[in-house]
Amino acid sequence: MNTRVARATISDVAKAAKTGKTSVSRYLNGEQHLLSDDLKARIEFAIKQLDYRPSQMARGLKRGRTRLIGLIIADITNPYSVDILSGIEAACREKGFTLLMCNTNNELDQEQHYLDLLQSYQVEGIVVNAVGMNEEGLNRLQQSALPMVLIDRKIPGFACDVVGLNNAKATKEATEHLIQQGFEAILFISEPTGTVNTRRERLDAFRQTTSQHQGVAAENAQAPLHDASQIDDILRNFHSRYRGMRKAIISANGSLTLQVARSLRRVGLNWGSDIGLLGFDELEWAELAGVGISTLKQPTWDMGYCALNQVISRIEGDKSSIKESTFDGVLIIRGSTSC
Amino acid sequence: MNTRVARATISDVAKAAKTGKTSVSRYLNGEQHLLSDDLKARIEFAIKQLDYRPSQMARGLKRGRTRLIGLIIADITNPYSVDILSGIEAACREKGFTLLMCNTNNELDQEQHYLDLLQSYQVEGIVVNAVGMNEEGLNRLQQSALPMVLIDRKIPGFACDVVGLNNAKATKEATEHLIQQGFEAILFISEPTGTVNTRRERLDAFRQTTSQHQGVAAENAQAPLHDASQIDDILRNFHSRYRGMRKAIISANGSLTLQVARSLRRVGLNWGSDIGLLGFDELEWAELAGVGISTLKQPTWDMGYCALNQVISRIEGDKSSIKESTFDGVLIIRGSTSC
DNA sequence: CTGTTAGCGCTTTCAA
DNA sequence: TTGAAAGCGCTAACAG
Repeated sequence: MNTRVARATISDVAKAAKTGKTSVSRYLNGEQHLLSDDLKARIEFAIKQLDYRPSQMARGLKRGRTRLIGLIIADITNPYSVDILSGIEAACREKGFTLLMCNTNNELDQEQHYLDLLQSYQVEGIVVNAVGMNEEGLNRLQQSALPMVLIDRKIPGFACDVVGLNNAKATKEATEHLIQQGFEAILFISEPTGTVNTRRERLDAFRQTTSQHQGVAAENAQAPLHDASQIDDILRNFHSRYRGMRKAIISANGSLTLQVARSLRRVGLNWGSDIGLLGFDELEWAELAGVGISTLKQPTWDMGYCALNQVISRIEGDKSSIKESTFDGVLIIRGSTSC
Repeated sequence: MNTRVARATISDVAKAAKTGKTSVSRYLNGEQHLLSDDLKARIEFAIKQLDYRPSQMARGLKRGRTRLIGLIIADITNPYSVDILSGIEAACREKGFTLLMCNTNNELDQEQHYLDLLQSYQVEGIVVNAVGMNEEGLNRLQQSALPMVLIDRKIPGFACDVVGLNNAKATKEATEHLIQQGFEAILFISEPTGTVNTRRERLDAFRQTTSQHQGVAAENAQAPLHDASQIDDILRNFHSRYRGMRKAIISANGSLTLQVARSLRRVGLNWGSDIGLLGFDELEWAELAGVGISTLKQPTWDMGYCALNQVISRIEGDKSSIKESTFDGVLIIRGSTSC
């Protein structure tokens, strides 16, 4: 038994099996039909004996195929992202790829940094679930011609596969549910839309849907996620302005819904009785919060799974034109909108 | 301008800068003081010009230093793990390491698979936040002598750095809080303890603490996380058995607290009024669930951060004896235990 | 200060 | 069927 700490290399195996590296390599790469049974057995034994595992580094260097996929994620703390991640992860496992995970913490320069990093590790493809992307980053990326798919976000002028929610349809469904429940004033609240297409699309659909219904007052407000007092103001204001009417809030994403719920608590409004509340993204605690919070659940896992399979199909040479995969959301009605 | 898709290599840069690879390598590795200003400038220009980024694969192969750290995580869906991850991530970024993230989905064979994988990518260290580990895995790991730290879990007979909560102290604090609040019957509920030392330690501390207080009935129960009906039974049973007394539940971890809260809803008990409830691990929604749920918050971020720094210090040659870092929890009192 | 050379562990012609 | 040898992109002696 070998007591060295260093790992066995292919040469060690070859030596132990009394053969050349080539045969070992063949053995490893499924070209076993080319090997005699005897040789095969020797190699197998040597590998087991030495506890040999080929170096992916060397392999990657040689073949250019690292079997690595880069994932850029805006905020690992966000349950939405985590669900996506979970689907990506499953697909990776299935397909024999490994994830290089990068959390940008919502910072643009981190995003850039990680993009570089991923390239330097020669990832074969990239999945991005991030905030935005500056021009320099885009150029580099486009020029690198690395297979890439964007989740939940399109970037204007950047042709690239995308997977996301059918925002128009989902928003319409959510809004109509509220109208049907008899809410007369609806506030759509989101983080500052900026160039984030998801927020824009949802807002637009909200406006369009409400505009088709007489007598429904539609409002919208934007606030940074962590500006509690601004959110308080918005909600208080909305509530007092429509005194005497049935009011509801739509929150554009899960993290925001949490903040909105906290804010409602602070300003002393109860969802369900004082005001309606519906949030995009399912929350594990939605049913436990008071009378429950209605949500629009995205099939996050499937989206992640789909995204990864999409990159892989590109990696494997799929040259078809840009693909946009959209998924339908599911409205989950709870006490906050069924009063 | 070069239109090839292939990335520039160090040779390309050397050629463009009219020099040898060595100088470029020196430039890249901070030995710039050895280079003349002129040469430095030429190299710098060439690098920019070619948008050159060194291949970590080749580097890793050559130096054996991949700057990669493997992370094995039991369940990426668990908010506790995610917080830890977040701290780990921050430390990585600071120290210039990259994470290879592996989610085992609580499956033991996945754990093994990933352990192999990480080695084959020549990670320089491993952080494990996982369920358990079978013997084969342990042996391989021990023999590979790869720096490793375990989070929130000790493995009997496996000498390795550990970071975790001061379970005894935290449990004592939580239990005494309940006693002080006048609860007369306390149920400690956890997932089946098995060999998981964390669960054991908490349960032991619970028993010890309650045994020191006259007139407090201490119970404990174990249920798999996803066996809803069993949890229902346990709670119903506990509640009816101590009819007329003030009762409280301690849940041994955050995921379980969620299930317990759901169960209480189902069986029609309200935390705060009908029964006390306190859970290990802070929950973002704790304050929103009815009167709020008291929690014992772990400094998860710091724990992750600490763990990573510990591996790095080992990577950098720290040969000191096994280190065990324990952190104190913080009791956050909300309505569920202050009735 | 600078460049040449020999590998790191692997795959892949190319010959036997 | 098998193996020797070249070389992926990089670093690290070793010479100038």
